[in-house]
Amino acid sequence: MERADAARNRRAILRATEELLSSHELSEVSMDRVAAAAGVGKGTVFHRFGNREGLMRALVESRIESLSLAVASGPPPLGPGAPPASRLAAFFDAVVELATRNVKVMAAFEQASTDRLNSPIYLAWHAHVSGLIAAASPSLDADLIAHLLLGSLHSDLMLRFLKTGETDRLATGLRSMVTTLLR
Amino acid sequence: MERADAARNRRAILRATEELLSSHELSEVSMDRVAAAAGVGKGTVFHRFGNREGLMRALVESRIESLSLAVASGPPPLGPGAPPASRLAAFFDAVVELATRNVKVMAAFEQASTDRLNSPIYLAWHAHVSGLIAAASPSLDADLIAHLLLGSLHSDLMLRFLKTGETDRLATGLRSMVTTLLR
DNA sequence: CCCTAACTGGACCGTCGGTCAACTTACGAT
DNA sequence: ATCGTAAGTTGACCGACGGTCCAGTTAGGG
Repeated sequence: MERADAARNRRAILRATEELLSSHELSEVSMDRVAAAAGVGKGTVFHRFGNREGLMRALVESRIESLSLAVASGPPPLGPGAPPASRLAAFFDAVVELATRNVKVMAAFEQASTDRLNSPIYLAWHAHVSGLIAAASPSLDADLIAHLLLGSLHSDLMLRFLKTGETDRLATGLRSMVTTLLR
Repeated sequence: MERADAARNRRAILRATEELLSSHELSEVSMDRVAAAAGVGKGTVFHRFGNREGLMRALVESRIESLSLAVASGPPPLGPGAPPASRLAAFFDAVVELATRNVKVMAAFEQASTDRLNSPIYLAWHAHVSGLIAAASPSLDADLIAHLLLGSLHSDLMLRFLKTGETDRLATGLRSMVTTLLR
């Protein structure tokens, strides 16, 4: 079990990291600064999260939790029940929306990650997308296409379109790409 | 003008970097090690290439030179003359082939790059792809789709398929994706 | 109340990319 | 041939980074 003070520090660290990421350049958010901003020692941060990647992963996981739930057991078209093609379109809409609202966090995780492609989050998303593609049009190389589509969600592209305020252009473009591929 | 000894060192540094990248993990190829392997002082490396990004960019540029030429003035379908859709397919084939043969170099450049999307190489490729898409099917958002397609070329995906020896699966999948989108 | 396992903090470590001032050298002008 | 100088070279040095470690503190079940 995690002690009460430990849990309190965990929350403080996550909150401080979010705050720093939203108000500073990514390169300025070092582990030292996170610790200082959270009001704890540096050792505590590493004791809780292992390393930079662990901290950023925990942050991302806290941000995508509701999406994971909605996909696994929420109402259609995001959740089970709708036809695969609709679920896929809804999923990409949701991911783009979520990613644009949390670009800095996603970027921080990407940068700190040693192998993105094996992170639990990427694995889950890929399994979901790949499964839906296979169900929608079995003749396609679902596994590969899932990778290619997810490649479009890299944080630098997100940042680009976020800065110019064209995030819905990205969303509709990706959506139409998905539906075209499945037809 | 660049002095003769300076030119010799430039070549030695590029050659040493290639060699280190091909035989070691990316994280093990530091600027110090590059300098040592090239038999020059660390200061010389920075004097020639400015910083890590400059070194890696120079390396990438030397590797893609022939492709750039072939695209600009070589024979169809890569060069001018063929219909846009064919040129696009040929271009992605060529890029995948080139990228798989130089994954480590591409990865090193990506990692060292501050903003990939504004690097001369990405800009050139995007302009080319975007132009061809616009010519092939004017109703599409060519600029955006070019970004999405180029997003598939990230080095981590390349590495994944290279390690399992399935690079042609990647090539054919990307090719069919491109032709489907243009139809 | 007390024992101990869990937690904490920050000095410390090796390494990194990058700088700089003192020194050396190539080479065109004379 | 010689020489002045612009260009090139070098490695000690710098601040910052991610990560470790252990002596000291504390929560909380028995």
